[in-house]
Amino acid sequence: MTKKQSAPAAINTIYDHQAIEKKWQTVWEDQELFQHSLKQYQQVEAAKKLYLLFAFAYPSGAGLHVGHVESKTALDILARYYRMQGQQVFFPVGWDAFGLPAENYAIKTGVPPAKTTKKAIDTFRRQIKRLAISYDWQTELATCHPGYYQWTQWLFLELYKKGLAYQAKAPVNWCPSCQTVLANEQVVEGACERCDSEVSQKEMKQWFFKITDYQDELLSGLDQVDWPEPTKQQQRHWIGKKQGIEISYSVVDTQEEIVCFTTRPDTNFGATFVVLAPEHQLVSQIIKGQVNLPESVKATAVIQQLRAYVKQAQKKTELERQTEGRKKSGVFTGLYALNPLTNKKMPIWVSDFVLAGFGTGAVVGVPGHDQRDFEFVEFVNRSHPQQQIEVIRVVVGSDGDDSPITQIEQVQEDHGTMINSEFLNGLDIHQAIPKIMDYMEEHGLGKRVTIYKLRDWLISRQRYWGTPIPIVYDPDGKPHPVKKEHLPWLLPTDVDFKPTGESPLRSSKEFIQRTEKLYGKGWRPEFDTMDTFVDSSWYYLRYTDPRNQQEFANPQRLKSWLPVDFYMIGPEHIVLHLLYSRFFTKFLRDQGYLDFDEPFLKMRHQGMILGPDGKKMSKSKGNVINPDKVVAEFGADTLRVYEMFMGPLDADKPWDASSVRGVYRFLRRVYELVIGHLNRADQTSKPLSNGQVVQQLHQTIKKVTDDVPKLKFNTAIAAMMEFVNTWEAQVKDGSPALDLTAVQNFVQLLAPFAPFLAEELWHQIKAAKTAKSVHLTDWPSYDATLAQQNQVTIGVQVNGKLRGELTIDLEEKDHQKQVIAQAKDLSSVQKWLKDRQLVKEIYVPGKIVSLVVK
RNA sequence: GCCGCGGUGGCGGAACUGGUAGACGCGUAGGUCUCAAAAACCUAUGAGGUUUAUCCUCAUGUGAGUUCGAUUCUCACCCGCGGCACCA
Repeated sequence: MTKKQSAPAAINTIYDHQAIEKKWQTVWEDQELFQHSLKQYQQVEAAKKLYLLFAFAYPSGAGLHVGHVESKTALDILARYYRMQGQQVFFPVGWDAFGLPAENYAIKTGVPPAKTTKKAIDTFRRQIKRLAISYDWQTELATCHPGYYQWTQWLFLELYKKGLAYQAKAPVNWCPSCQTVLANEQVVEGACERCDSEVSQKEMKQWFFKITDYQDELLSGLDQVDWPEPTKQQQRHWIGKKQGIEISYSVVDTQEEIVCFTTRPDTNFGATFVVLAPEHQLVSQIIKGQVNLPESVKATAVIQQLRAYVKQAQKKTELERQTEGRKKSGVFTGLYALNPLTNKKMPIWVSDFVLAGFGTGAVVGVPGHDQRDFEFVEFVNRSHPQQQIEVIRVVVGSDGDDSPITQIEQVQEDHGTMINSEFLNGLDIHQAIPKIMDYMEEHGLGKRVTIYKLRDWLISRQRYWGTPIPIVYDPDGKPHPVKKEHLPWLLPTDVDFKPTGESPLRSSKEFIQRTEKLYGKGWRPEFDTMDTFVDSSWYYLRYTDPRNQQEFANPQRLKSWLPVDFYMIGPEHIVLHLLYSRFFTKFLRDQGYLDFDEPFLKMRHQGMILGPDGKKMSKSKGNVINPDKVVAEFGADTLRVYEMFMGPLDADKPWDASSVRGVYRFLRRVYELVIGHLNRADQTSKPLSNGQVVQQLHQTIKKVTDDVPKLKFNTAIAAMMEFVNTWEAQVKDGSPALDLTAVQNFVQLLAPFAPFLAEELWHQIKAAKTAKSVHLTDWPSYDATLAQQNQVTIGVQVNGKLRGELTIDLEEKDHQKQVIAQAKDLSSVQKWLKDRQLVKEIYVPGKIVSLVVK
């Protein structure tokens, strides 16, 4: 390009993204462009407030990942778009800063987690600012800061006061490598989620949160929120509400009774045995000799066998259970339960396929209609021929097979008609279920119950880098809450990180001295810390008032901003984080601190960005894309627009380096077009012409305006590209250019996506030092009539196949007869109509003409 | 096994409520510029056919169905991904 002599100031005709982005990052930071939401809380109008939340990141030493860039950019586009639409946007930022990686690093190197975490946060902060994510940095918080975890501890104590934080001895998943207890959800295929070591079982006294108090509301509340349906399904499944019946069976020749839970009492005429979990109370009572066994039972032998089996079952690791799969084992107790329906004696076995934690830990066996029961009977009949268990068919399925059940393929569980079941015969199983339940309740044999799969939340962790549990024990070992004036109950720093199998906090002299000084001699602190999910399940409340030292957040501020209007979160947090956050919200509401039921009104997930090879990015595969490098080469705007252009936000998409260049080309063309426009002499204030570009501009404004709220950023960008193509072609053609307003509108459209470039162009256009930021301007509106095409091209089909097309003026759109006549006149259509009989004519206005011939 | 999501050119992906499949971008080929390369720009680009055209045939995982018309709706199946998993 040649330099224009007439240009008043030197306008750089080359898109220098480095200079532009550096300049505006500094200017914005100096102006504190988006740093006012905390002060504004009193002016927030309910109808206009918009709380946009990004699931805060764990600041890992590796720095920002391109996946972070995707979701942060998406949310930032929403923030900028809605601000330009006049909404009051709350867009906070913080760090999920407690956690294992920093601690593991400390074990390896001795560098304290506080130090590495601070460094990692600094890196993240620098990278995020470089990407122009328009967070309100005054909200910034970190869960490892005493000013934050003081209130995590406060929350614990509130739960403790209400009896919702309690201690219990429980078998827990123990990772021998991390030397800590793991929550069920941190055990993946029998191995530790973090280090992959085999997980074993261990009995320990632990702290729990009683989330089960809210199970019904956690379920029903899902109907109020706008979340992806699959996510809701997963939560429902996790809570696992089931209707069934608890049936009591008396144990023959003893005083004992066994209660079994079942959802399928309809098959009870086919029940032929009972199985207890190894942890069942009756089993331990027998072992301890607390049960008067009938004389027929060889007590010593049975007790010995049971003891051995129970011991072996307890020792089994999750992994062993997995690899054994469905292979059955078990021990006969010598006892029998009476089936009240058939008066048959059912042998009572102990087997580890029955889970102690579900239902009553005892199951009534119907081998004909439950695969597990059938497998168990196969095991018994094979290994204990003298203890044969009968298989009775009580349901006939749709295949009509009513022969004796001898193969597992014949065992069917969920449909059919009752047989061999007296008063249930002939009924469909779905009718039989309520009928037998009524019968059992009337005869005192059982009681309808609802059970849940959801367990209370085990929050104790034998780790260092977490929030200390604010509990102290008196010399008798009785727990007491840490007094309010002693919060924050500081995490000690004089600890040995090396794992010993005990909580690292035990090694802190200061911690013990502090406790004794404040509470008395012989007093000890709780040495465990909290699961980091506790920290991360209430942070969205603290954001509104992150420096408050008197309360976890000011009620007025909470009222102004909450609940969260839009939550962007990775699919990996679907179950736990969301469930826990909802639990805290409901608890705090019940304590009068909050006035809403659900914390996250609308939620969406971002997909994963894969390596160029289509596989998940990982260091070992060497397919990791570093966002810093992309920014250095092409600029943050290109990185942002590229990631938004890759495809639908919630899909997994592979990285493509050449497509990045394609986006860069697009932004450069925009820059050159706008600058070229300004450099041309005739640019001033021509009236808006009715040319094709102007029409397309209005269509583009409409498209972008519609697509952004739907998160369809890829198609919004495609529309802007199309507009630029047309505009450029017109300029090359020498056709009349756009007027300045149109150019401005386009720059505004681009602003949420490429904030640096848009700002630069905006100021070039305005050419005044005092011009305000493009990001503070009003979103452009479009003229609906102008956006409309004045002509439409419609297809003409003969027998369903496209044979021609027809362009008509929009006003003629509804003149059915004329349009069909014109369609028939087309020569390309004529030859298909010739010598054939026209049987049907269809016209869908503005869409298609369809002719049917014979 | 159960629950959920998905399958469209060489690639990422478009397609409103059933109405012209392949927008936009990448890649590729040819060209322009250049001593040359890169970059940039221009043209073409689903596959196949022939009479090279305002042409025809095929084509949205497979097979059927509904319809004037199906990527879109229904049924059956195949494949891939994610989650749960001996939950009674």
